[in-house]
Amino acid sequence: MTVRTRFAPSPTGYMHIGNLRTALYEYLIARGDPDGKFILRIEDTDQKRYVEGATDVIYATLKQVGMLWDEGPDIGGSYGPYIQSERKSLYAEYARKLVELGGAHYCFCSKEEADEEKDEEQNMKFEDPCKRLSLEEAKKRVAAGEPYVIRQTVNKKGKSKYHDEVYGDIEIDYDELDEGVLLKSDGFPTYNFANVVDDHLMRITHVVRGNEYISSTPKYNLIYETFGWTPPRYVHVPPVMKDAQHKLSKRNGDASFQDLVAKGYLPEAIINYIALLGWNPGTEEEIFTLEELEKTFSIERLNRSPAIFDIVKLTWMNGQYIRKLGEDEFAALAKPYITKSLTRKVDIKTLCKVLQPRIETLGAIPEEISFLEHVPEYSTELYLNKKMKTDAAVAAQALDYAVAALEKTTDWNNDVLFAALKGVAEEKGMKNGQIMYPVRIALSGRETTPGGATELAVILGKDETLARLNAARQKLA
RNA sequence: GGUCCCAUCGUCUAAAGGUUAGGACACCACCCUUUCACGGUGGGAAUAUGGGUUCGAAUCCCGUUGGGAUCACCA
Repeated sequence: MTVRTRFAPSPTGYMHIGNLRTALYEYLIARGDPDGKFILRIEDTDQKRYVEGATDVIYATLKQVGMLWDEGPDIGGSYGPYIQSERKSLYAEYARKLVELGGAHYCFCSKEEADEEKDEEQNMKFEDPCKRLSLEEAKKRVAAGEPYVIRQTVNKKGKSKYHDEVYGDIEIDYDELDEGVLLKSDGFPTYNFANVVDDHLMRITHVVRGNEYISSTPKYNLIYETFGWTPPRYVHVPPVMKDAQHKLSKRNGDASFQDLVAKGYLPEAIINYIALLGWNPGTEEEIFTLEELEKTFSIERLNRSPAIFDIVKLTWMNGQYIRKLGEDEFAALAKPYITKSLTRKVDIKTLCKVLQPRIETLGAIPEEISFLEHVPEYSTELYLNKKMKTDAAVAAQALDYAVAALEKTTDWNNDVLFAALKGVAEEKGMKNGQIMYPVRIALSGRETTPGGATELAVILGKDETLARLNAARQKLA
């Protein structure tokens, strides 16, 4: 049987990290089968939560990370429509069928009545009086136009058992199952019903979802059973956490996929990182492209315990991806961040060369290069450095020598400049650092900089370099 | 509260009865070096707890503790 998985988000806003990871696992399971299909289905049965444009975010995100789907609302497929609101009549039809089969019943209680009944005692389940209505009676009231919902009927006793691919065998007492609403009074199905009908109709073989569904899965199995359908394989995955107590969530203001991208994280790095949040390859490798994940992924190596999202490790991994980028690729990605904070014309190529090995996110670039625009206010104490054996006096000397040497230099590139300054040090009997260090401070006003003295000089160009050197010399006078 | 799930360094994890409990991030030190990084080398750091079973337990069983989930006309 060919593997068919589905990613079924509800269009309620942004793409969350946990969601994206679920999508990734669904995608990888499908790609593990040469004929496997990854299906995108939009679960918009709750009109109250519908957010305009949210489906576009879903499409854009999946495309951005390279998780292309084989069937979906935009590209169609043999099992459409792939948007639940367009399948509305289908659910009503199946719900009525389920009633006939005894797996559900009409209920005329208002939401308030049901709530009241339940809250009387903490531990009391909702005992639906409508369950005792005869089908004829119920149909009569429906025909009379009385508002109703269709509720699941759970008559079975004993234990419900099923196998989960991650958690193993799960046993839950039928008494624990609540008789939830399957079809709402507005005619839309709830998730509890729509997911079963759609997964069956769309021939889904593997369902990946959060482990909060573990205890409601028996309800779905009951529906499959009543219809005489075969349930899919269940792959419940543990949540992605913000800390030991809280899930990562939009409500907490936790970063979404697009937030991370906006901060300069690369989609490839994000995917790589979240794949490892709850799954491991069994080897000590941890850098994987999507294609490599497609080859390596296996359900068996999925984890059962929650994983805390660690932005620090993601940041490291992002740095690894940035370093792997080709020169031009990096320049293309970095350029917007450079020009955003810089009006001065600089040598972009050299700048990128010093930037690429030391930044971990593209978003760090503006701060990293802010001194290129203006030398910040700084204390002459900066010239004091024990290891370099420099202080303000040495620096004053060094800057004089450096200006003299650099003024004569016409071929403005790193090798030439480095040789020139090194030559000065030798000639004057000074250590390299005694020249380089003061020059670097004079050019940047900062203790640490991307690139050394001569690299900064190349980036700034001859005029600006000499101007800054002279200004610093003034400051030291 | 009932039910279900989970529990190895601070974090992500490996070890599917026999390992000096391994790796990665982070941290520290050293090396490299025109600063800082990158890179390299090394270091400290964990089996929640109490009982079993077994020649032998991180691993199997039971209890305890801690955490999470669920009990919506949300998904």
